[in-house]
Amino acid sequence: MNEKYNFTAIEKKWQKYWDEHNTFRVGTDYSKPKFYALVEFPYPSGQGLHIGHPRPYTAMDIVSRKRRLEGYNVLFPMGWDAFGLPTENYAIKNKIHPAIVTEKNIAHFKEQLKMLGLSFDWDREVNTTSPEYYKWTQWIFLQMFKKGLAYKKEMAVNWCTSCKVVLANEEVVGGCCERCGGEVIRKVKSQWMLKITEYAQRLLDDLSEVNYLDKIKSTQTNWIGRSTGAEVNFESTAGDILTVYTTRPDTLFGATYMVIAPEHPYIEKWADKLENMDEIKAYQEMAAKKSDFDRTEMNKDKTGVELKGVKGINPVNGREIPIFISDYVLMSYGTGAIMAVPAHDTRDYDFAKVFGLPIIEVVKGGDVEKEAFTDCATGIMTNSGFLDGLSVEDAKVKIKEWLEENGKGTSKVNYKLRDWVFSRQRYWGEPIPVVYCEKCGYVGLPESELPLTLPDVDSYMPTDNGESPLATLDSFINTTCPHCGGPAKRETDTMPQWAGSSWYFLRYCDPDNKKELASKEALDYWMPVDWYNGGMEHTTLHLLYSRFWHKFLYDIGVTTTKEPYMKRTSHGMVLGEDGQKMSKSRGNVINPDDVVKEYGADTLRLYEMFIGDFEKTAPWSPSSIKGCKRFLDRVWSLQDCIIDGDDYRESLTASFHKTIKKVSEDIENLKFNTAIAAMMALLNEITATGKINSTELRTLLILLNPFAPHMTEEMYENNFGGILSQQQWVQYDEALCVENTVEIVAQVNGKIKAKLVIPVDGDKNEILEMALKDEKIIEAINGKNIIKQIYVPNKLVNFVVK
RNA sequence: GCCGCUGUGGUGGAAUAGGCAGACACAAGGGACUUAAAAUCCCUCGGAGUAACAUCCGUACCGGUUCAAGUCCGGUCAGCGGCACCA
Repeated sequence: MNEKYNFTAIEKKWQKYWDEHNTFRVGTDYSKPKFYALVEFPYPSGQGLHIGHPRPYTAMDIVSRKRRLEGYNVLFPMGWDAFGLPTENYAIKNKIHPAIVTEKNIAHFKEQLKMLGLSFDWDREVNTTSPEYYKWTQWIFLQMFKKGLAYKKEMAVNWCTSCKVVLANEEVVGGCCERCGGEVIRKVKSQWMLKITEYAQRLLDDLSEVNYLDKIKSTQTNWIGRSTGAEVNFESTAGDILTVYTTRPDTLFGATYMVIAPEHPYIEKWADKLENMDEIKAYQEMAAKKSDFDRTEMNKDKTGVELKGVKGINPVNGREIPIFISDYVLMSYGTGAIMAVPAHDTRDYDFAKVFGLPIIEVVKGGDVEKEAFTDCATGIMTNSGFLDGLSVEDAKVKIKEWLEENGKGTSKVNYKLRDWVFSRQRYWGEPIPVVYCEKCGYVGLPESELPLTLPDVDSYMPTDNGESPLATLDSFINTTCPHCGGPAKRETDTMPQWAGSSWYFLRYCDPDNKKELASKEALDYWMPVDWYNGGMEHTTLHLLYSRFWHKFLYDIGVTTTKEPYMKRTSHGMVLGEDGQKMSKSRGNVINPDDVVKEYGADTLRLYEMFIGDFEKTAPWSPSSIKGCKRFLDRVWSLQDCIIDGDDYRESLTASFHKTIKKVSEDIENLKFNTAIAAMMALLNEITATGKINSTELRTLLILLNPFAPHMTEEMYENNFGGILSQQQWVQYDEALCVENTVEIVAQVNGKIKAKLVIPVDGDKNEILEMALKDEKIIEAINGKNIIKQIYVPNKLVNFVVK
């Protein structure tokens, strides 16, 4: 009789063993096939590990452990995305250096992760806040600066009144700060920008070369927001050209007025011709005060002011049409000016109704008396001169030809994607390695001066005027220009949290390299990442930003693959028992430490995988986890039932082969829940016989090892000797997956009447004959005519009778 | 408004490429063991119906294709996620 399953002792023993023997240290044998499994590295918050963290980590740990058993050289690393606001806020509140807070948090996180038995190679740990790491983050920035991809721009930015910090567009949610929920207003500041727009088309095109989930590809596509259309030049009565962007050049004959953004430079240019400048100024001021959120909130009530004194001229018919300013036109997209076709655009329609402007139908098919007709698929052109009678698609082609022949416009592609606002007025981030010299302008630091380390400051608090705390430190600011040697001032803004995570997967390949961000040899061998799993919340920005940086590094010859990740999947969140997001205020938080203490890490791992469809959110259930513990207990007690020898009981060969197949395939398809269910079903079959032999036990242990590594190692050692992590994954034989006989259903008119046990792949006619001898079938047919006989091999027979 | 996804027992969820709906668990109820409890083991467990069978109904709703629909097609409703005055 074996001892009771003492998970606490067993887990401690094996974690110590793996640690001491470096079981999961990545080999440098580059002749072996490689597999690079990546999970998103966490932000080491003060709260410690959340119960949601182990879900993706365990999933990729399972894949990694399986790959190792299959003979791959597996890179499965972990690190810390440690710059960020919560740490800084904690530092401000408690007057402790953020680096110390970070160190403490990392130690806690690491301890918790080790407790879960994850097979990370801890020798390759990276930390975005260590100077050895951010040296290379700064280096990449410098290369972008050299290539003109990093530039400074005066612009209206989103300003969180509570955090006192500039936010990227994407950090503003519903007009509020994504982090603190504070009010966001617009403020003009000079910002570092990264020209991601230059990569828009490639970021879109290369999605066809990677294996991302469709929904992830679609969010990327959505965010890039490519549209095709034309720029059309309208002459104005002021004697110049006003260029608009439109996706519907086919409707040009229906353009009855124009609208420009309130910030459009032509207002200044036309100032002496405009008769109602006071009114215009007032509107501009009002629009400037509104945040982007307010502007979009107002979208039902169109407002605007006509520019009196200047008119536009429609290039196709020479008609003079009025020009308005309105905040429904954005300066940041297209040319900041539009031609308005109220009959075929809902926004223009609404505006035209408010201002009583003419609505001319140019596409037949709708009722423009009632609403704008925007369907391009079915309409036929009308009131459009040489376009009349054409389909919308044909008209688009023809008008573009006309515009180009007559010098009135060109085909044009636009993207919703904007350049990336890259500077933050915060302390706890990578310093931007640039100085400002009165003579030379902005000058990048020489690479020999990297890393530019964060200096100590007295206060980490951002200043009220919106400058970083570094701006108060004269010894940091005042320096000399690397170019001319004259006096210069350092940039005091720091990089956003996205920076360090945009290339961390490269550093894992060669984390201690002092000369390069990673050696060519290591990158060539390990990249691209074979499988990257992370949260849905990072499938737009982090994914886009890191793909952008990677493409840039590809362009300058650092990496040799166009895309960083071959495969990207995502996991669902773990919710509280009540189906709500876990939060302290709701009191539904589950602490992984408590779960490990009560049930053990193997049970926690198993339950996190069994909880439901990996890609969907799932509520934590304190009672369901018991089922997983019971399963492990029962596997443990199999050790008491080992009986070797021939013919000791009916063979379970087919069941074992089927289970090997199922588990092997399900792991590859993120279907961990059904893989576990299959093992549970197999266990039920085994325990029903009360016996197991050594070979079967060994197979089961190997199958279960990626899920419950501690217990299976212990059982392997007890019963077979040696280390399970060094064995080989089990193989199945397709031919042995099938039983000799199979039960099929016999239907009459699609209703099940009987069940038959037949030989697998039996002869069709014999089986039909067999079915026709069945009493229930005879009764159901009851002398009627059989019109049709259907036989689906190993599934069913069906008699259609009349 | 646009794009994408989802809707299955009391619960979490299964169901290859149209072929036995509810695998595997949880909860619940009953029983065994126990002085008792915990643990463990056995039985029942979609609804109606029956002493038990039989039989009928059942995968959000309405309709269609098919010998056969949770699965395919058309429409409706509900929920989730993303984007949102992007011309």
